[in-house]
Amino acid sequence: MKLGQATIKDIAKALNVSSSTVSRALKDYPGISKETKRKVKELAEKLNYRPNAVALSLRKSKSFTIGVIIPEVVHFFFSTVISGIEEIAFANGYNVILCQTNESLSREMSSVDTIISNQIDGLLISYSKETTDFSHFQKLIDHNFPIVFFDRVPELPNTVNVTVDDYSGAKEAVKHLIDQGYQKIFHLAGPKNLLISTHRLDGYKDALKESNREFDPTMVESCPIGTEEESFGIITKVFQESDVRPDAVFAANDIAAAGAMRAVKSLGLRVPQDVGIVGFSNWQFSSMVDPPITTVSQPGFKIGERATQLLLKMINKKEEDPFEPITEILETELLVRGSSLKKD
Amino acid sequence: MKLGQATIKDIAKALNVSSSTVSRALKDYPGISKETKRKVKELAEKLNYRPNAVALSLRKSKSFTIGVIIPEVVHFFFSTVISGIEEIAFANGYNVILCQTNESLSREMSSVDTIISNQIDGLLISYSKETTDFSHFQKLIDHNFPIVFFDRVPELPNTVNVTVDDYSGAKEAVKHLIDQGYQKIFHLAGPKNLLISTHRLDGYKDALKESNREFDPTMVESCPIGTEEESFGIITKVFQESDVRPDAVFAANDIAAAGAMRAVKSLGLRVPQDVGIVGFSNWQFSSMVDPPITTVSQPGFKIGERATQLLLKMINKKEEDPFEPITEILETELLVRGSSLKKD
DNA sequence: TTGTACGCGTTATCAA
DNA sequence: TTGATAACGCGTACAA
Repeated sequence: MKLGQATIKDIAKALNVSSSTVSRALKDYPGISKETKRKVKELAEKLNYRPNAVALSLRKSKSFTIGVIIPEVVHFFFSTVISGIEEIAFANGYNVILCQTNESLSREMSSVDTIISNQIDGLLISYSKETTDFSHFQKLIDHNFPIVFFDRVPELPNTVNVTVDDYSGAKEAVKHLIDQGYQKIFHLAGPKNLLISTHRLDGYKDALKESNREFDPTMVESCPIGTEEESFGIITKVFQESDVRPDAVFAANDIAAAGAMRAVKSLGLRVPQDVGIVGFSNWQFSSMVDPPITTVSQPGFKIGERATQLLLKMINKKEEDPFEPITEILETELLVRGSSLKKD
Repeated sequence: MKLGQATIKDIAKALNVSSSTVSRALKDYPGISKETKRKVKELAEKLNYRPNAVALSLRKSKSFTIGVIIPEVVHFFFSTVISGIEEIAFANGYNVILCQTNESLSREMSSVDTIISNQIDGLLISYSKETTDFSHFQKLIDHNFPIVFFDRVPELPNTVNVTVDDYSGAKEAVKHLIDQGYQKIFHLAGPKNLLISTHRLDGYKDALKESNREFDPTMVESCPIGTEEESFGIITKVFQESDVRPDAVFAANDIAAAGAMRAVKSLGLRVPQDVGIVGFSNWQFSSMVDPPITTVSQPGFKIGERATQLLLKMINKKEEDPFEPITEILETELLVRGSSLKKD
């Protein structure tokens, strides 16, 4: 059942030296005879010796492990972020412990708890849709525990955050719809407690304003659940009941955009001639549907990389170094595709 | 920088008792006075005491952590498996350390190494496309270290595996194409060293045989890379150059199917009227493209769950219990969609 | 009912 | 150049 892994003691015993000598020999400490060093290394090699990381953690109070807490793994954007995290962690000799919360606050709290008692060196987190109270993070922050928020970032002082410029991305997307000649643009918004939803909504509003259009509150509806069916339902209803039917939809994510497209098509309208559609996130499917969906791509991999780099920097900084809260905002990119090209 | 986590010692000192008393009080050992127990628990609560998992690991040689090594995180099927793994692990109080190999053998080997020195209790693995030599796993197997292979499973004795019935899934898919009246079915196969590729190919062959059709070796081509572009290229070439143009494509995965569909369309052929297409895996996008792609769905979540259940069983079995190698094969399901419906 | 001592594997410190 | 010892945090056999 157990791996008969050799320890320093085994080597010491076999060579009739003390374990401290073995330890030093293995780490090329000065003041060890060539001969001893050779013998130790030889035997270590032969026994396939690997230092016990758990003992090291205990000794050094450092585990070379970081925790990642994420709402969902089965999500194109988040899995991309994880990939970026894993790359940087691996390159720096760190392990990654992964927890998914399934958007549940209680699970998020319990994950923080267990992960912390596992002595991780730092934490990367994108909090759940349910999270409105941040005291379980505040404790950590107060203790100067290294923690980086990504994508969904809180409005807390003294935090390190990595996110994308949701505001500009949304604004650019809506301006593009306006440029294409769409008149009445409906916005399928995200959950209200997420800052990213607010930012995208703000971008939508300001794009309208800068084109001298009225903001019409009936042209915005929130999608708290986030399924394709939800947005299908909303859009179907809106398009049937509105006095003035919208001729474009800007959705806060691609799933919602896909639902909107299906709804519009099922009402016998054509995309993009009758209705223009733009999504957010560049999910994999969005380029493969017909017509392909114009979307605002977020650099998920880069977010993961950058967040991890910042976290490692926090972990490895000297105790006395000043702590610098920062919010890094990465650029989005509007990928114009068929679903919004009214003009040719 | 560090979390000022309270330890048993802190509590002991504050209460003027020995740490063993505290330890026992916290764990409701018999033979502790009610009064002491109360005081200890009270203070532990107040100090937000959490046992140090690292110290526990060292003490017990058990970490309540399992390792997961996977080719890629950004992959619908694998991320679904991870999700299933995470659920079962979480429910049983286990942590998950995640490593992705990016389909690289050397990275796979180094991941096994670091993860093992982290004293994980068991390992879940789907090996890389490059892996043809299994000695880095054989070592573990020989030591009776708990390890479960999933999806991509090796032909090794004494292993525990969870996979899907690729053979039957493929056979059913090809039979469906035959039923729909397609005559010449091309097979885009997966990498040759993966058993799943072989099984799917066998299913393809046997479906033909059972319908009394000749197997034509020129009607099979392998996609070692696995990108949409690769299959686009292959199918374009095949459809232009074949003496008798195929009228259906069975692809070993949905990405390849999508590439095939794009290729076929760009040649001016219609799907499904002129060419039928079936994929494998039920990636998220496959239901959202036009026409939606018929595909063989694999129960990714279930695979993750089942593999983890088996692993935990291995981990927690008594030393003397017999070890039972097993290969669990989960059923696939053919999801018939527009891309293969010639008949109405 | 409670305390002492030891060990899990490693390394830092001090002594030889 | 090497060895003995203590410590990281915890659990437990043994002693009191």
